[in-house]
Amino acid sequence: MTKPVQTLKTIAQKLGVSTATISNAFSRPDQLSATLREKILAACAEVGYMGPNKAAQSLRKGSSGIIAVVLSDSLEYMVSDPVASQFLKGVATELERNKLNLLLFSGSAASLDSIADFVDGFICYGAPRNLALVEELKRARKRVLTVDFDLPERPSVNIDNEQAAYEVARRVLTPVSRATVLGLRLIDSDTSGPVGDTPMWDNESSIAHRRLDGYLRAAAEAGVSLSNQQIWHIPVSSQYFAEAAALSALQQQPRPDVLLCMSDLIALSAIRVALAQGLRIPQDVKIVGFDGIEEGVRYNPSLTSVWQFSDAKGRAAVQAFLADSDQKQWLPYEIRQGESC
Amino acid sequence: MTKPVQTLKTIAQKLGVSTATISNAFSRPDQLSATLREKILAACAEVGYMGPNKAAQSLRKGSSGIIAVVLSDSLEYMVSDPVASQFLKGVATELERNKLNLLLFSGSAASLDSIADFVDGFICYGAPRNLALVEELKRARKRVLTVDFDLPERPSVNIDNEQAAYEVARRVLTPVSRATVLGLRLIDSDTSGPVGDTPMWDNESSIAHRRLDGYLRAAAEAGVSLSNQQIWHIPVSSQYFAEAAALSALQQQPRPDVLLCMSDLIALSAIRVALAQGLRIPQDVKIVGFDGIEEGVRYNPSLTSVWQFSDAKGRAAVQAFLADSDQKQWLPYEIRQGESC
DNA sequence: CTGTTAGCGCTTTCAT
DNA sequence: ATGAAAGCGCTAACAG
Repeated sequence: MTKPVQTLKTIAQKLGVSTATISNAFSRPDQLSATLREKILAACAEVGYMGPNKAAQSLRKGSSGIIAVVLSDSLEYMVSDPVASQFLKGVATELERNKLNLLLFSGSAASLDSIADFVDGFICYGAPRNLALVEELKRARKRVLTVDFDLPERPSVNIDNEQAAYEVARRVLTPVSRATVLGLRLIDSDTSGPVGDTPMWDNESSIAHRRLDGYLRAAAEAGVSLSNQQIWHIPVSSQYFAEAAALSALQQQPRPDVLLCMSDLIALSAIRVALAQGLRIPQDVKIVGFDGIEEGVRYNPSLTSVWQFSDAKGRAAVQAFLADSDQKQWLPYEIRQGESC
Repeated sequence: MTKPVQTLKTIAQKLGVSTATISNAFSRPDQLSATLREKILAACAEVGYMGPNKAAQSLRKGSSGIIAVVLSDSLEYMVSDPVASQFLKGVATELERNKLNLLLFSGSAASLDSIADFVDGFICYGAPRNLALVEELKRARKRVLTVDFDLPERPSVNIDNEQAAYEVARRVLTPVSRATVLGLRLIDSDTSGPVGDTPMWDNESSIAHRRLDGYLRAAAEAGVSLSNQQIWHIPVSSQYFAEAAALSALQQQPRPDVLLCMSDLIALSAIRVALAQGLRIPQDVKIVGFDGIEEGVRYNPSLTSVWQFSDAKGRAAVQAFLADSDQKQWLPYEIRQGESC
C-alpha cells in the first residue's frame, strides 16, 4: 500500500533519461524541449513525485528558502507581546509574498548551531537575551539583519528611540512636573523598584537606555529634575511587575503627576493602577506610553504614545534583508495624542 | 581575513585521522577513546569548526530536529489571536525542552512542498484554511499530529467541543430563554448575519459545527427553540465582524437574552456592544464565551466560558507528537463561571 | 578503537 | 538538447 519513495534517479530510470534532465525539467525549463518537459512533468505527477527533495537541494545549492527570525526572548514570552506579534505579522506577510519560510528561534536558546545550516540568514528582533548568540551572530557566515539594535558591519532597521522618547516627554513635561519613569530592564535585578544607586546595565545597545536618554534630555530641557530615585526598573514586561511598579511609584510622596512609560503595556497597567487609586487621568496624573498598540487606542482613557508601526517595521526588515545593501535604516514614528495626557 | 570553511574532511586531514573519527567525536562518543575525542574537540574549537553541518546531517540521517507547526490560517492572522498564542507558547516551551526547533507554517500556503523535506513532522493546529494542505497531510510520509480536528489514521489532540458547548449552554438556558448563537465560519459567506437558509459548511470537521451541535442539544433539552434565524455567522475572528454581528443580533425583536458565543473574543465584543446599548449584564442579556483567555477574566463583567488550557494543549500536542502512539487524545476542559451570566 | 567505502538526493560543469 | 560524472558534507556498515 505504501508507495515507494521516488527520487530523481528512479524517475530518470523509469523514463529512460538522465537525472540531469529530470532536474532541469523542474528547475531550468530552458535546458530542454517543451515537449520533453511536459512529458516528464506529467509522468512525475502520475507517480506522485513532488519534485526534487528540498533538503538535498539545499545541501547542494547552499540555500533553503528558510529565514530564521531570532527573537530577543523565549518564544513563549514573545507570542503574548502585542508589539512583537505585530512585527512578526509584518515579517510573515512579507516572507510569504517572497515564498520564503519562517523559522522562529528563541533568543534564550543556547546556540544558533542547531539551525544555522538550515537557514539562509537571520533577522534578529531585539538583542537576544542570551548574549552568546550575539557573538555567534557577529561571526555568522550568513546574512544577518538586526532590528532594534545594531551589530558591527551588519544592516539594521531601527527607529530613533532617543529622539522619539525626547519628543513625547517634551510634550508633557512642564517646569513644575513631578515625573517618574517606568522603565524596562534598566538594571540587573529581578524585582521592580527605583534604579537608585544600582549601576545601569548594558548601556550602549539597549533600546530602554536610548529611551531613557530621551526622557532625560527632555527633562533637562524642561527644567525638571529626574534622579535615579524617580527612574523605576521593571525586570520583565508582564502585567504583574508593571502594576507593582506603577503602584509603588504612585505611592511616592509627593505623588508624581507624570508617568513616562517605556512601553504601552506598562502604560496601560499604570492607567489601571492610577484609576484604581481613585486618581483622575490626566488631571491628577498624565501617562505616556511607547510602541503603539491597538489596545491603547481602545482604552479608556486612550493612550498618548510613540507609534512605531511594528507591522510595517516587520515588512521593512524583510525587504532590507532581501536587498543586498548593508545600510542601517531608520524608520519613521509618530507621536499619537490620546486622552491620557 | 575571512576564515576558510571547515568541513569534517578538512579537519580530518589536518589531524591526520579519518572523517569517521571526527564524526564519531561529535555524535558517538563511545566509538573512540576519551583522550582522542578531547584532542579532536579541542582542535575543532581552535579552528572554529562548529560541528557537523546540520543540513548534510539531515540529508544523511533523514531527520533535522525541526518540527513544522501548521496553522489553520495565515501567520499574520494567528499571531494576534490570544488562544493561538497560548497554544504556540505551550508548543514552543515543550519543543525547546526537547531541543527541537519550530517552523511556523501558514495554513493558507499553497503547498507543504517547500518545507516538507526539511522537517521531521507536522503539528497542525486546526484544519488548514487551504484544504489542499489537508490532502497533502493525509498522504505525508512523515509524522502528523492534528489538534482541534482529525485526519484518518493520525494521532490527534482535542477537547470534546460538542459536550463542552452543551454543558455551558445547559447552565444558562431556561425554558423561557431567547437565545442567539454568535458562530464562527458556519457558512460560506464573507459577511456576518443569520445563517438562515444558507447550507452549512464543512459540517464534519469544523469545531464550530461541533460547538453548534452542543448548543442545539442543550437548547432542545431546555425546550428552547433555536432556528437558523437565531444562529449568526461571523466570517473571520475579528473585532469588527464580531461587533457588527453582536449589534444586529441584539437589535432583533424580541431582543435575545442569551448570547452563546463561539469564542471569548466574540463574547468580549458582544459584552462591549451590549454595554454600549445600555443593556445590563447579566440581567438583560447573558453572555457566554468559549476558549478561556486571560482578558475574559479581567473583563468587567468577567466572562463565563469553557476553559481549554491552550498552553497545556500545546505541550500535550508536542508530547503526543514525540510519543509513538497514534491515539486520538481527549483533553479536559472546565466551565468557568463569570459575571456575564 | 579506527579507517574505508558507499551512498543520502540533488545540481552543475563539461562533453557529446 | 541531452547525458556522464563529480561532488555538496555527512553517517553507517563493515573491515581491520
